[in-house]
Amino acid sequence: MPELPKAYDANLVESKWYRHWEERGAFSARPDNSREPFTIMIPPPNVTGMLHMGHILNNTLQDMLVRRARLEGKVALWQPGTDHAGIATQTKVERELRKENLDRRDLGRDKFVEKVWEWKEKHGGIIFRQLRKLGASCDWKRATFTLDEGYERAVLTAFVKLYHRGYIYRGLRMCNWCPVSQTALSNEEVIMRPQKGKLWVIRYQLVEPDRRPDGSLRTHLEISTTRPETLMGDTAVAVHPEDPRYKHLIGKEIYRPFPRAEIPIIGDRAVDREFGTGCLKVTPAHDPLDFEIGRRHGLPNLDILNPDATLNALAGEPFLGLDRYEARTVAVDLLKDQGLMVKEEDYENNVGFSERAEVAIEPRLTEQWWLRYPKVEEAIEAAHKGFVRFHPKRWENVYRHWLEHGRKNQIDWCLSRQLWWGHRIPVWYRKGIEQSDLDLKNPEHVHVSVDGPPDPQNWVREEDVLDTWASSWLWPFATLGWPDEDPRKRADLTYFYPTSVLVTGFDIIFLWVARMIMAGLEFMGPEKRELTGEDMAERIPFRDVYITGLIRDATGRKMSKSLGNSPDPLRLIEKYGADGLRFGIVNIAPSGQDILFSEQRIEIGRNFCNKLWNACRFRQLSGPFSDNSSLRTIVSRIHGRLLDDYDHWILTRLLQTNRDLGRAYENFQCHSITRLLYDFFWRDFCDTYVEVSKSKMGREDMKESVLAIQDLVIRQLLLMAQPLTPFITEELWSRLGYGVGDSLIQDNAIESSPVLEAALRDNGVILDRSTARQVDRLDRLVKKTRALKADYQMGNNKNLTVYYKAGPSESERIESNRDSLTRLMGVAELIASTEDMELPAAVCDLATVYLDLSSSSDVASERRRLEKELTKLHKAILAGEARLGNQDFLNKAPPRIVEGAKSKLADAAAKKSELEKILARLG
RNA sequence: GGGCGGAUAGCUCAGUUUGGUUAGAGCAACUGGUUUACACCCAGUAGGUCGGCGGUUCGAGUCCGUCUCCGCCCA
Repeated sequence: MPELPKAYDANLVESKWYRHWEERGAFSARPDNSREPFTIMIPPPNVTGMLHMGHILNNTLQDMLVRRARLEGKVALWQPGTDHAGIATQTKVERELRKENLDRRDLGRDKFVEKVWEWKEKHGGIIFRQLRKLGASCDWKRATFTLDEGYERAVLTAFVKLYHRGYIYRGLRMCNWCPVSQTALSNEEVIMRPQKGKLWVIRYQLVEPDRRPDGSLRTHLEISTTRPETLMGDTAVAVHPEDPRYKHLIGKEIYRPFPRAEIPIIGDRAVDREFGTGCLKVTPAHDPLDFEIGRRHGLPNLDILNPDATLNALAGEPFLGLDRYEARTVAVDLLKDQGLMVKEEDYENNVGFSERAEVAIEPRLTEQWWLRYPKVEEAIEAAHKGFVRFHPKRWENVYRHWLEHGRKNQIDWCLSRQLWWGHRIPVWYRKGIEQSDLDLKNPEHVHVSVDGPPDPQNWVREEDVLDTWASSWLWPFATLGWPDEDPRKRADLTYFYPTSVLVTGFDIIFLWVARMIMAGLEFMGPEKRELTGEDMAERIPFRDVYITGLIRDATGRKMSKSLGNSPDPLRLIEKYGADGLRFGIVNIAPSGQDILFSEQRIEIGRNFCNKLWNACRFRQLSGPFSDNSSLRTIVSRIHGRLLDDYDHWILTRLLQTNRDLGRAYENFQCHSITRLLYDFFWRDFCDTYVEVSKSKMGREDMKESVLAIQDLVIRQLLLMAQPLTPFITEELWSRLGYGVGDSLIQDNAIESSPVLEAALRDNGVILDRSTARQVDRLDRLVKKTRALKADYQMGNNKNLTVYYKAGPSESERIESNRDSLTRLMGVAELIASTEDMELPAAVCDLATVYLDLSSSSDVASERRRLEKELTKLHKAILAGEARLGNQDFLNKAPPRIVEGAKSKLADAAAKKSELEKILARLG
């Protein structure tokens, strides 16, 4: 076997193995009823998207879970795919067209869609290549695109079913209109941002002046507004029906300033009396609240805006053709000219923005297709009863609140988008019928089906497409072949559904997670109005939802292209290795909280890999490998009777870590996974056990056992670390001979701790945990001695002699570990002494150690050092005495704790008197 | 206005479920270092009234109440 190079070269190893895995079909998942399935659906990235840091975190976690499942012997499917990202992709292609001075309308629908497909073929799938670099073990042959033929069928089928089940309707409603993309958006795609604006108070003239109680005349009403540019669309002024200032005016008329017209004064409870002057101008076509008021009072909807948010003819001169913000300035000036402006003050309010186009959305009255969400109650219950579990659990509240709020306020989902790139809504209108005369309930007028009407020449298909989320909410089952009845496809769905875990960010709990749950409950079984618990358990799309935080830069800002604070993941992979980046990112990811990213913080991952590499390299240099091909062959080389305390200790720690790691996976405590691995591997194995091995390997009788224990520990370590760092572990697994033939690490089942312990026991190695516990005491002795040396600037001197004074059983313990101790302490000799010695000393529970310095020591500094120690001890003794002197403590605290306190106090007291003796001698 | 988080070493975070040693880690700092792997390393040092106040308890970073500040979500 060629010697391992001195430093680990991740790039070399990683590309080699990924190719090998793919050639072997290592990630393909086939139903096997004798084994448990484990399924993860990737949150589909945009088809033309690029890998960013969020993907790195998210996909590393998914890969970890999937690879761990493989090691646990499950049939693991990680389903990859992309979504068509309607607005984003269409916008990109339109931008390209604009460079050629073309508009999509110039091309026409079919030609344009063709262009987008070309774009998709060219730029799509880059992210798949990037994910491979990260090591993602997706079953690539199953990669799905939301516009694939089969998937499209699923989307249309869902629409048709929901339509016939009465959840979908078309209606003239207030929608969120993006003036740039010129399409409707759902509420979830609108982000509210506080904006610094103005609040204007303006005067509308009453048609008949009003006499106040004091006899004076009121000629105008004062109205507060943040949007004077919409006043041309006003069709009423509203006051609260119980507002004593205004209620007698209800039913009277008032003048809209321009275009000047008489409009009614109405009373409506929706008016907030406290806000501004308590008079509200009502613009039903341009404000959701006003629309509701208008509907209640039968007001006309006066739409003064064009789709691009410029003003139309109904706004009148001088507004025609102006942009909405220009119109605002003009309106304000005009009001001032007419003496109708009372005041103008700074005001901050929340304004909705389109998240894609970075532009303020416009509430706009349009015909859209809407969905009343199905199975809302059940979706709440499914989480409440634990059929779907959120991790961390608190995200369940966020999910529940959204569902409850939506239900209470009857918020429906606007499904239609005025785009060409997407799933065209499967609705046909009979030719020759005016839109206004359409009766949507009449099948003679409207046809809704997946395949369209049998006589297409008599129908016109709906122009709009569906919201992209209206395709991705079917992801967990549409990717598995739903609604295809083909038995082979059904087999996948039956076997892999419900999926196991969903890993995603909290920012799409509403957009995606909640909707997938509702979709699963609605579609994954026969149509049913009410579901039992059993139904829910079968229908939910995933059992666990692991919510990750958002990655921010080191100063807490969101990562964005415009800030340029987002590192290029591929460069990071090149620099730290995919394994290093994976380890690093998981290590800094607290559960469900935002993550402050800096390169420095992920160095630990690269370091971990290099250390792992070198630990294996050291093993290789220490002696030839025997048969490492199975747990049994390794264990058979360990001779139980030759094991010392450190051997028992490292094996005990291995079992403990293995068990804790399993628990961490079960409980989705992802960051404790790196901590457990790091602590065990670096601190326990490398810092202590490998060091100890160096001396033990000099003894021929022990050498075989020590090497075998190293082989055993490394083998288990590779299995434990493999889900997190798949490349380096695969390389080392193969190099150290753990695999048989060309088998992969994933072909082995990771042994549980009881299995490991049984294997050891069967070979005569009975782990003595009490012996292992003694290593903690030895460790304290080692630390004290090292510190003592360092205090005398001898930290790096290995030729010193150290004496120790200890009781009989302690001496025995020390003697039996003498070689290990001298190695760890970094001293030449460790000699027992029955006498107190006139040398620099340190006291700990196992022994007092003395440092043999040829030069005389500095009495003053020795005194300072010991006194510092004494002060600490004194404090501990006072605390201990106070505790044990408290009758209540003795009576009420559990005996275990009391005993612990007693022995601790005794310990401290012994140390103290020893120190005092030494100090007295110093004079 | 409603809801959810967070505040622990200079920085980033564990530890809080189930109260019990002298509260930990990584990074940064400082001292010293080519030893049978690893300077992407080793040894050591320093650094904390666990946000404030009050309560429960023999005992509180941990449980309860309250306040302050920061962040996010929904109106």
